Amino acid sequence: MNSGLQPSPAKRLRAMHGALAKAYGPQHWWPAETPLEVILGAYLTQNTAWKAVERSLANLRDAEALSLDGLRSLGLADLRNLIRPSGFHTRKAPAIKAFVAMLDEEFSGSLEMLAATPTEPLRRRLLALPGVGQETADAILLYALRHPVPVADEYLRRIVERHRLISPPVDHGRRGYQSLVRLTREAFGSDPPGLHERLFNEFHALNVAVGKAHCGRTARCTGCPLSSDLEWISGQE
DNA sequence: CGCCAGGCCGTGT
DNA sequence: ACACGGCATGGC
Repeated sequence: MNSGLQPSPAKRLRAMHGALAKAYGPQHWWPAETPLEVILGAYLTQNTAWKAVERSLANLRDAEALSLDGLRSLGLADLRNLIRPSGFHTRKAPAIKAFVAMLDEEFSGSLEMLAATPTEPLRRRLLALPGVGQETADAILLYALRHPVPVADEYLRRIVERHRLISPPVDHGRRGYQSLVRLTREAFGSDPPGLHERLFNEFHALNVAVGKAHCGRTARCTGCPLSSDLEWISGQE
């Protein structure tokens, strides 16, 4: 067993989550929103500040388009204009339309039926949609459809890399993403399975919180709640 | 003004 | 199976 004085990467990650939970408290991500709003948020927030997403969602609400029926009766050009504040509208608008079409054609227009699909086939179906990559698929699975799956993102990639939980570099590709997911699963492996959905929810939300504050593209680690973990690192490059 | 944001996709290697 | 650039807009 890792012959050393140092806890496993998974245990370190679990401890880091505890430290973040203590430092930042409950993040209550998407507590009161409907599953559809969560899904729209997942599309709109791709490489986009959440502030801008809120503006788009407000536009949709004002246009009575923040519902499945509202979206169905909305033309593509109108949808594009309403979500313009969050950017990439020429990609995101058709992608959202494609999601609704998939829901109507394969799940009788029912998010409940979609959610009732087993996790693995469901994840593959979401990934096959335009504009849905691994992170968006997992975010929809976890936050909208309530499946207990980890969500990895660029912040977690940087955190794991900079704390040397995985020997760098950690790829931006599919392989790197899955290695982050596996590490996260292992980190929470000793927690009761019934708590995983709630834990993965907080985990990703806390990673975003600490990432925004302390783990940007150019490191700004001073004052980071995770800085004590850095004592495990020998060669900081 | 420049950098970056809760990524994804097509192309080239 | 990556790395890279494009995609759009707005906050700071």
